[in-house]
Amino acid sequence: MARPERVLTNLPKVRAKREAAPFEPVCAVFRRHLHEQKLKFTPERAMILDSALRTEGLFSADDLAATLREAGHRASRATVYRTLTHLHDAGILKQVFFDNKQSYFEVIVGGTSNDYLICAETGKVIEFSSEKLRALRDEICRQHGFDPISHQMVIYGLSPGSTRR
Amino acid sequence: MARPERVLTNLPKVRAKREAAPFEPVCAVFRRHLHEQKLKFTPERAMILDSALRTEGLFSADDLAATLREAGHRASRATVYRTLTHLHDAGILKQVFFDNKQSYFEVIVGGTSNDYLICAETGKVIEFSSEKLRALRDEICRQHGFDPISHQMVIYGLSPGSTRR
DNA sequence: CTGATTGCAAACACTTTGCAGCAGA
DNA sequence: TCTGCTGCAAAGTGTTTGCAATCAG
Repeated sequence: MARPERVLTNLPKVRAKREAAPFEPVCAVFRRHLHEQKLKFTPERAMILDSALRTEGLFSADDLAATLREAGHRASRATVYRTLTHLHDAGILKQVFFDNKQSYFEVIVGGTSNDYLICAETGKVIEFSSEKLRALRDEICRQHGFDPISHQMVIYGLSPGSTRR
Repeated sequence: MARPERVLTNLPKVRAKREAAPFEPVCAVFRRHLHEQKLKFTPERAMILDSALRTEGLFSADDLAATLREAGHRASRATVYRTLTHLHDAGILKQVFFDNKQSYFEVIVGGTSNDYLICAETGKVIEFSSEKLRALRDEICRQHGFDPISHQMVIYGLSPGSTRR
């Protein structure tokens, strides 16, 4: 049996390609959410949203903080964490749990997000999006009287190139 | 959008019913694994395996340590963690990540394990097992040339009884 | 015998939180 | 002006690790 949590240390470095989400419309959603919650729209929050939208695939809070720092902006780790929570509440980000080290985030585009295949040997992550999976998810929810909000599916396995096969 | 990680604090207290797995055959599997890895079978490891097999549904490392303590046995947290890792390696346990607080474990019975529905409001966890989901997982793996080992599917949603619906 | 195991406590890493000064609306 | 926000540093928490004594094979 593989130990996924062991090889996932390099996870944040491996990202699938994705079209960058446009800033303006998403920002409008964010501002509306903030307004409804009596929260404020600040430069830091704008920067963090912008950085998240520019990121392809998964990223951790620290990844985002580092990216901002490299771009010459400043935003404390605390602010990053607080803002990511608000972006999640606003339905702009999905939070994913792969290991017990940290959590990852992903921008939700067009109401849908990805699922993942992780190579137990190399830690390589492949994103995939399956309409069938979403349909099955809804069917399962219906059977249990659940009203689905989101889901996370992670498949651990050996990739074509791994030597253990 | 719900914040699943916030309401999952009561997760380990909510468990689905499951038949207790028999100790002997699983223990044999464990001993074989240990032998292959030049590791030793100790009383602590036997106790931990026994406790895991008696647990219905999900449990955390701390749950298990507490159960052992209540039963008058002693096993340090370190030993529990180290043993759970070996049980995972042996394919006896599946590790599940729901939140960024801690990880959970579940005994794999007959080669299959459960997936979860979590109520975003109450944190209530419902286990389910879907043959269709396993078939779809295998199909997705085939498409990507992957050789599946295990997976974890967690659906967040609102349960029939929740007030937010 | 010899190398793996155990318990303890310290170390770790990610995340959260308290607080004083700052700043959107 | 009135709240909420920010950065900092401290606190929190689940998990891992170093080490000396102990034990399984």
